[in-house]
Amino acid sequence: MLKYALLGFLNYGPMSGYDLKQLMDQSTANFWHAKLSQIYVTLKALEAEDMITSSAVTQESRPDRRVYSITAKGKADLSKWVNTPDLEIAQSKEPFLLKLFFSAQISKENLLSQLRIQRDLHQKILERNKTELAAVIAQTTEQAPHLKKDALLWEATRRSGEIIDEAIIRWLDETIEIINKEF
Amino acid sequence: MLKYALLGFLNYGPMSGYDLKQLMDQSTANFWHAKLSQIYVTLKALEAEDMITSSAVTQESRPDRRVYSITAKGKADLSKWVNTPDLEIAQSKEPFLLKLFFSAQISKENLLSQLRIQRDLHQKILERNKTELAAVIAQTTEQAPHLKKDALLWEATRRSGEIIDEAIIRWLDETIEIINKEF
DNA sequence: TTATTATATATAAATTATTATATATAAGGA
DNA sequence: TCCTTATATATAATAATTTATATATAATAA
Repeated sequence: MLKYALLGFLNYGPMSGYDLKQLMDQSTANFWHAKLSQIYVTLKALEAEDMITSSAVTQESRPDRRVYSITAKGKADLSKWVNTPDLEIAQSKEPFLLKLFFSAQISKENLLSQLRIQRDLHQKILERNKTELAAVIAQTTEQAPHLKKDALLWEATRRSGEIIDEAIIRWLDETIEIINKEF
Repeated sequence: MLKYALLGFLNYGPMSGYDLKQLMDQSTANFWHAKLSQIYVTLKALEAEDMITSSAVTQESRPDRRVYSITAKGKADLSKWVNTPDLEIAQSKEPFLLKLFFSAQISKENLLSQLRIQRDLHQKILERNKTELAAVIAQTTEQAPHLKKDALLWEATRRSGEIIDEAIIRWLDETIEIINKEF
């Protein structure tokens, strides 16, 4: 699925592997992410499949860049992917819930401490979502009015993160209360 | 992290690779899962590390089973893991949100259709959570009163799924409305 | 001044995960 | 009766991901 993420971003305009990583980290990190090494490998594979092309760009005081552009074939593949509904929810992994599941043996104090740590971490994610991410979307909307529809969907994904993190925090508050009473 | 999932389950009692897969599918699938092939490979590695032991059990009318048991070393490792807080939220991947992010180019009809499909899928997951999973936890609690604390935590993880799926459905409803109005 | 981070590329090795394949008996459904 | 699923084990091949490593210049912070 990383190929579609890269095609999706390259559909906005040409950019380097390094650019793609930065952009991914600023926009989709909460629901899609990749390491640089994987990005470079996937870009190579996409080029081999003629989904993208690339050219080296000399830079004066920085290392040279390789800038990638999507091809018509790439656009077609991307279009096919976004038009095709997913008919199953992909299973995800939540390390904290797994740990919680097996935590009957730890002390009440430690358990409460870990729940509070999780709450703080989610609170921070929620703050960043509401400030930094919202600002990025607003700023991009301002600078690129032709991406109004895109911005609507970007905002929808940001909002998803907001609603889910708020739900997680509510759940953590509820769980802390139950553990305090009954554990 | 699969090793800890397996150690966690084996801490409840001896079981086979096949048993572990069944139990994982019935209890933690919403936040932790693994394929049989990975389970067998990881059991082998755990045995090599003396975290578990195993013995073959002949069966009359079924293939023989290999039953695994946790060792004292395995219990110590598990204990260390559950007692150690996670200080970062692991990044997850949500294929649907990635697709939504890049869906400005599809038709309003298709987009609404995909949002409704997602809603239906989450509704089904929520129903199963509230019925089948809740029943499994209730039944296990009945049969094993000594696992009362465990059941409290299992119920907390189930509740987490409930709260998050309800939040996702709310978000989908909100997003369908916004797309209807503004897309 | 030195260490760290940013800007850049990229591969290799290791780890985790999935799919495919293999073997084998029993039970259930069409 | 035959096909599929359940019950069982397990490995091989492939794919995805992470960590490590390498090279190199510029900017920033201590």
